[in-house]
Amino acid sequence: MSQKVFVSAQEVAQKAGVSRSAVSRTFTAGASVSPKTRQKVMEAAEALGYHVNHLARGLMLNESGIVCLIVSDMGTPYRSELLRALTQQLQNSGKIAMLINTDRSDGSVDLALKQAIHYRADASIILSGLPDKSITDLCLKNGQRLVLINRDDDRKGAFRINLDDEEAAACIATAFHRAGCRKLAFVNSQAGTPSLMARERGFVNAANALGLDVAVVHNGPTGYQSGRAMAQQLLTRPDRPDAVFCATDLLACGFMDAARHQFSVTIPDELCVAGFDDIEQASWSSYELTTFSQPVDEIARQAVGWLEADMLSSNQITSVRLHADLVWRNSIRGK
Amino acid sequence: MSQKVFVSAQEVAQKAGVSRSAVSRTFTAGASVSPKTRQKVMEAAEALGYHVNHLARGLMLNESGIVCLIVSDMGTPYRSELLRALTQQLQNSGKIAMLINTDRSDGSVDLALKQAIHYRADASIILSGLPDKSITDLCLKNGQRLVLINRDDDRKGAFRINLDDEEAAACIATAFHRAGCRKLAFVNSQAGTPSLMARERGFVNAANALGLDVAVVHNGPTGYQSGRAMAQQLLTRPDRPDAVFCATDLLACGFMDAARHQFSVTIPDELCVAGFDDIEQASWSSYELTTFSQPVDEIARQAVGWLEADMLSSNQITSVRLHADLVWRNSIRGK
DNA sequence: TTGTATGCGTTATCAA
DNA sequence: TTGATAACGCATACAA
Repeated sequence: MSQKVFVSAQEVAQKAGVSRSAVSRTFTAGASVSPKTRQKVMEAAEALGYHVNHLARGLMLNESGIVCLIVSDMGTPYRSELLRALTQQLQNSGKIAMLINTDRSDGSVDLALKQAIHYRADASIILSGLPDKSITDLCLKNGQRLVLINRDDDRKGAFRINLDDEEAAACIATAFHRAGCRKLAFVNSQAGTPSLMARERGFVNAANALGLDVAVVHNGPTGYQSGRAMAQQLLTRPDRPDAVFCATDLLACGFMDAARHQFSVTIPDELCVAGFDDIEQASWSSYELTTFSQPVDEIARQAVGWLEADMLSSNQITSVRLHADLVWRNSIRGK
Repeated sequence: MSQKVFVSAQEVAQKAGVSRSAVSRTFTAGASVSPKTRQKVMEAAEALGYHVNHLARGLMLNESGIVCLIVSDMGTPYRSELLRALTQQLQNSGKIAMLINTDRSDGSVDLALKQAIHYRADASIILSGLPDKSITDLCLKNGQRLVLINRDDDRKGAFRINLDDEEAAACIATAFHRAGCRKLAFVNSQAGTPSLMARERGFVNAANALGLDVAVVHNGPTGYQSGRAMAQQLLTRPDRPDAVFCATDLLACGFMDAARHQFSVTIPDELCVAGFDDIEQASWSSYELTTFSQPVDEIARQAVGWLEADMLSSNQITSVRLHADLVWRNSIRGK
């Protein structure tokens, strides 16, 4: 009984006593319809519960209005915030988001992109992982636009949005130095993504330039537990660090919790800590973490802005570099 | 140049030297194709980079494979976790998630459901808000299936997934009582959603049955800051509560932080606290919050399980009630 | 098993 | 401004 029986433009046309082209025109912006027919159509549509079939429209226009969001770890604070900003912006510009969850397994992102092709998405925005070149080429060949966020890879034809990770990281090194810290450490996961590695590079280089050594540790996935584990690793050493830069806030939260509750270290008096992302928890009074804010709304704006832009004029610009603001709180001495 | 030019089944057929129905059959499960033609088709498809157009297929089959996820506050820990579980389950069963972000504005959910109709989604899963009856009726009439999570409304024809909020809340009241607490409080937002109100009701009733009064406060949205604000409200009173049940973990985190850092209250010695949702932060050692876990994976399993079920047999079952497990940590004395 | 023909709900083109 | 007609890419009933 309640099998899918959507009402079609044909039926609306019949009820309104017009041709189905008239119905179509009524629902396409900027088409010429007389006010009288428009009203007749609208009334009939309303009565019948008619809604344009975007699947069929996409078939005709060669433009589905669908944008694929490809992401892993979407339950994570930073990722979910970015997702929120993106879907919001997409909706604002009349597009709709398709969400594809990837895991760390090989080819997971490639599979996701194939789904994007299946549904003839106008574009794909990749927040995690890096697809194989063959598949991105396929996307581009098919006219699907590609946005890479914090992927820092030189995929030809794709639009890349990155942060000034290295510069930001360098800035923290000097802040630690100014606070009188001399035994620095960098806490990173084993993910090895471009942006995480850039932060590591920037921090280590800047510290070295200041004549300071950095103990670098890598452990597990990019999460709270890994941060705890690395605190254990670093704080049981004879030469404890007096300043730690964590590659993300989640790592930093774990590190701080272990430092305080397991090693009774006071922050920032005995230990300075900094993070990256400015997730909500960083501002909670249990952490008051000094960190760098990812401009998620600006990232989203840039991404869908590029999608809206004309292919021809946008051919020029292929990447943008956004600034991560330092959010000074209370996990580093001085200021 | 790189306008959208996807390769069609027609072209594959040509290259493979077969009819285009042969191509179609090759890509539809359970169609009869000889191994020889199948291989010819596959090779041609591979060479040309052919991918079935799900838009067109959806048009034919009257089944798009699209499921709409309608949600607000998706940056929030509990919501993003639920979203993760749902998209994962959907992918596992060969469907794809469309994400629609709603805000608190009136008709926001209705608009989202209209989008779902536009794209001929097979189903919509509503995590936030409650749409107008007229629009849900429209969805159902069109054969679109509807799942309501924690909405506790008796929409005819929709599948409802709820928790035993009241029973859980009651359980906390007795735990407080057993811990020797006598001045109870309930901390809630002003959202007034069914599940939040059920927790309030269950807690107050159970407390009353134990001969205890409950100070109930409502403040702002369901977030960290509101929790802080209500701590200020309750802890400046002359008759401070010695036990607080917060309607969600986010509220609880805010409450605990303010209690500790602003009022120097020790938890659980001077004040017992409980929450609801078991977000990741609840397990962090800054909180060690005793709370109820939302079985997000089970919720997701139930939701897409119902979507996969046969219309006829599933007609019977219209709702399911899941149990929220108590996760005992360290914010309530004793045990 | 294979190919032919038809229809799904649109929009664009064109003639009126 | 309007209506008829031709695509769009696909799946299927039917005949071979």
